[in-house]
Amino acid sequence: MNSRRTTAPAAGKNAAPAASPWKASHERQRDREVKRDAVIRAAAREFNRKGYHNTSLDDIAARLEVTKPTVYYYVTSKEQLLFQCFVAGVERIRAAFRDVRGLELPARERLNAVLRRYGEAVASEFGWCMVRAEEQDLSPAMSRHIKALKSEIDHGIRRLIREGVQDGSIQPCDPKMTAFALAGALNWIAHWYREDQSLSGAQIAEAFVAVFETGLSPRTGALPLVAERERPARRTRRAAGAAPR
Amino acid sequence: MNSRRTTAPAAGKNAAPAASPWKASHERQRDREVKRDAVIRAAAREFNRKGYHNTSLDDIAARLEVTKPTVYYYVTSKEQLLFQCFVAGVERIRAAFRDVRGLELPARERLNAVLRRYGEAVASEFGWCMVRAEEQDLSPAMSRHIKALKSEIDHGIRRLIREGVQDGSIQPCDPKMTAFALAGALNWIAHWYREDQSLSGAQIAEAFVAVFETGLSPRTGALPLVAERERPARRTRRAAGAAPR
DNA sequence: TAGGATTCCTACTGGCGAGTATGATCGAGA
DNA sequence: TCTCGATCATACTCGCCAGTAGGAATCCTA
Repeated sequence: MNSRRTTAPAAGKNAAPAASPWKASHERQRDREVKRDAVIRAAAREFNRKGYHNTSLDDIAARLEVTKPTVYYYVTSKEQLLFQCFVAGVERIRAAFRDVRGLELPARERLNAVLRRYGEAVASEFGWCMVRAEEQDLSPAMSRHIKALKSEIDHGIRRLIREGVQDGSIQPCDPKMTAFALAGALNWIAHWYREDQSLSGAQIAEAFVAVFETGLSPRTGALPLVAERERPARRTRRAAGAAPR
Repeated sequence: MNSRRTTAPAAGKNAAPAASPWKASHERQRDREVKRDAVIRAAAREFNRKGYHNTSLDDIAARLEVTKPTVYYYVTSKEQLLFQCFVAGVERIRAAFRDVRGLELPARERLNAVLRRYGEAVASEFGWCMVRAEEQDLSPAMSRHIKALKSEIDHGIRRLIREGVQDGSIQPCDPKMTAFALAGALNWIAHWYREDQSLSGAQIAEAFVAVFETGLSPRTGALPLVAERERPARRTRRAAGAAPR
């Protein structure tokens, strides 16, 4: 079946001779990281499909067409695998915070930008692992680490809300509860997105931000652009782009 | 340790002779149901603490100070236990829908009443099981059943949103996405409520409904009553008709 | 007090799956 | 050609846990 990797040997990438005896070592290193990433992504997909506890490392290995010890060659344990998936997802959100930091915009717009990226991250292949990495399934050390990362994000959202209330771009509200509501709605995307991929992650995030912004009770002020008085104009139920996997 | 139940023998409970031979049988029946409920509640608490997969039936039995076969005397399997916990939680939400049905109120108020009850249910001891009962962990039959119940609730929310848009009490919006956002925010309560019980379930639900109603962007219209710059001011108005369980 | 039903326990089975011991294979350098 | 490190497979161990077999105690009815 799998007769070793049939990598095209020495693809033309090194124009320079690169006489360094470490070169091969370097390429090996890179190769290893590529494979390690593949392991983590495969794990994320399997966890996403069947859940952490219902996925065995044999499953993940089979998905990669290797055997279990091979997987253990790249990671030390199953829980580390879950942890890495979590980190991969959460890192995108942290990046979103970094990107808006220092931007000269009202806090609400910065918050919206973060929420959009947040929603996209949750709808990504790592979303499930990100929102479902349970402290109960992990060692105390990793559990603490995950909690810290989650808390960082939570407080980042709260801070943006507070700033928005101060600069007047956000309705006065309780930052803590509001942050919980926003994050909860976005996190939950991971639960239904697998079954209903009629929208892209970005589209969902956009729709959610619109809901958050407007609220349920009718706006009395003039809202010329959002105000389709009709029903939502059955916009392309079952929109395109849903890669049917 | 536990030398059988030391029931005071023949406590004076039957003043009337109650000659019916079925009486004892009835009491047995009731007794059994009480115990079965206790098993389900104990399971819910354990699942809540440690997760479904990290909880063994020995754990649940120990919590009840009995042994595993005793638990199996009241339920047929672990997954049935999870299923029952799910049903117990979701039943409260269905009751909320029944209670507001036919009420002469704007749809937004009916929706708010449902959302409040929804939030309380998620913050209850069954909340965790309700939102985390994974199809992946259950047999196809139970999985279908759970999906149907979830779908019923989802469509109930969508319907109220549509009605609200029609009667003008709710801002025009996409019912599907809005319902996802609302349900997601409320479902997520189960994830953080265990660690932060500084508010009651009702208070949380109230705060969330306030967030949903108002939205993030500042209201331009005159809103003299909500504009308290401080926190959302615990108004426990407890919508009408809500039979408090 | 027998006899049946109910309730619960002790002591097991069987399987699944995380993790490992051991060694085969391959590429590269000496 | 020999060695050495990197990579990966075969074939295990070992513990946990869902579920069960069989029986004992207790209560109800007759």
